[in-house]
Formats: sequence, C-alpha cells, structure tokens
Amino acid sequence: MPSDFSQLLKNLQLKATPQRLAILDIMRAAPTYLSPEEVQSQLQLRADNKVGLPTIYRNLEELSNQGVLSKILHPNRQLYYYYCANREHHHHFVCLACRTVQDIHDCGCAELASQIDGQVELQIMQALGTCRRCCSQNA
Amino acid sequence: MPSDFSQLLKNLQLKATPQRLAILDIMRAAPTYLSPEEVQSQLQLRADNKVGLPTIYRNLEELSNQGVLSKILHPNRQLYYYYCANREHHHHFVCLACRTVQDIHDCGCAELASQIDGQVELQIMQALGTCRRCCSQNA
DNA sequence: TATTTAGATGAAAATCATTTCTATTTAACG
DNA sequence: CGTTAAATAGAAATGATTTTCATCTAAATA
Repeated sequence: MPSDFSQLLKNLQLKATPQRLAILDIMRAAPTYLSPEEVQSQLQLRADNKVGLPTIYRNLEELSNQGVLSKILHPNRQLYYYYCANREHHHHFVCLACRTVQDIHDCGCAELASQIDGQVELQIMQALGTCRRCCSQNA
Repeated sequence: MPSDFSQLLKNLQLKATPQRLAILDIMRAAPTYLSPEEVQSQLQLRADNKVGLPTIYRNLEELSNQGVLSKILHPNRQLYYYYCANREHHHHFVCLACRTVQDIHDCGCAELASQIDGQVELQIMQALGTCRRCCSQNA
C-alpha cells in the first residue's frame, strides 16, 4: 500500500512525472471507478496542471497493464479504471447505480481454467448490477 | 435447434426479413466468431443481396440481446458474435489464434452471485487464450 | 387478394472514444 | 550540469458504431 507512489513507479521502471503522480493520487482517492475524461475533470478541479487526455489514456492503460489499476468494461462500451489496493488475484462486482466496487474473492477462475482444453491467457470476469444499498433505496 | 429461423423470429416478435434470415444462416454456418464486417463480407460472397452494415449491427445486437447469439468482447475492443445452439446458461472459451469457441459448462456463476452484497444483473465472463490444437502447432 | 402499418432497411452522415503524430519537455542517471 | 530515453501536449486522425430519415416490406387484417 505505498502512499509513496514514486517508489512504486520506480519499481515499475516508469518515470515519476507530476502527471503520473497526480493521476495515481486521483485514482486512489476516488471512491468509484472513473473514466479517462472524469480523471481529467478531477485533475482540473484540483488546480493541478492541466493534463492532456492522451496522457491520461496512456497512463491509465499502462498502470492497468502493470496491475496497479483495474480496468472495467462497462456495458456502455466505455473504459473505466479503478484503483484497488488488493494485489491478490480477484475480480470485482460493480454497482451500476452508485459505481462502487466490491471485491470478489472466490471467483472460481482456477477451477474454470482447469476444465478448458487449451491455455487461458486472459480471463475477463465482471459482475455488474446493483449493490444492496442502491437496491434498498430504489425500493 | 430450429433450422427454421422463420419460426424462431416469429417467437421473438421479429419480422423474418431476408436480411435477418441470411445473417442467421451465416452465423449458424460459421465455425468461428465473426465481426459485423466479416458477416457482411460473407453475405456478399454468397451473392445474396447486399446488406448494409447498420442492418448487420442492429441485428447482431438484437439477436444477442435475445440470446440467439453470444457476444464476444475481444481484447482489441471490437465486438464479435457467435451462434451457439446451447441454450443453457454457459460461457465460452475463445481461442485467439484460430477463433474457435468452446463451451464452459461449470462457470461458477451461481456461487459467485451468492457471495455478492447486491444483485447481479449482468455477468460478463470470458476466457480467452489458445486452444490445445493451436498451442501444439506453435510449439 | 388488397390494405394497412409497425417494423425494418439502406445510404450517408454523425458521433465520439481512443490513438497516432510529432515537436517539445523533462526525470533520472552519471 | 549534461545527456538521453522516456514522457507530454495539442492537434489531427482513426475507425468502430450509431443516428437520421426517407423508403420499403412483412405480415396482420379486412
């Protein structure tokens, strides 16, 4: 759980640019998943330097590839990202109403891979729906 | 397993247009998943009438919503569709090399839903990789 | 069989998230 | 401090997907 993102980036052999650090800061503080444009808006609110959208796209993708962020394929076909401190293999349940994210611990991926006649290289698994809190509010 | 797609479409309250029937025919015959553009190419090869891309997009999406086709979210971010006669709840393992699809029967979705603090409305689950045949060919 | 109409199609244009290009800047190492 | 590979910004391009809208047609009904 490094609040020291500089060290994290060094470990990943990425330069600790102000933009990267600011993006990481936003992502860690966000209670929900964010789209690249939303990350940009939040950066502007903080009166940080303006960060270009291509930079945000590049960094979100890179950090996602490195496992620092999780990527969410929304049904609306946009990409969203989420900072998850949990470094173990797991998946997420995403509330489409309030955008909060729950960890799914027992995902059964290992069992699944074992029944496949081939080699699983990428497993996309997402549960989307309405969390209990939002369910009860709409009732 | 209706080879009689007219009846299937009637059940779904969709008109049995020549375009729809042709698309279904292509999809059923395809040994792999197809992109909308690939469906269009195949339609042209058959010297059927030309079918517009928007029509293909609309129909693939509609038939996918109705459960007649399965949708594949490819890592390259394009959509692909696949005709699967298996009407039970299941998921797919997709070979990225040869594009063939295997059914995954024991997906653990029910167990997963039970551990979530909320209501799962949509579960995206895909295993992507290399099937055994392609694995051995590349060795 | 003719009429009617909701649903479907096609062509062109629009949309819009994402990526590329390229000149400029900068973090980090020595 | 100088060097250099990596990173950034802004503008432009990309390209899959969707919308628009005028036209057509399947199929229910008379």
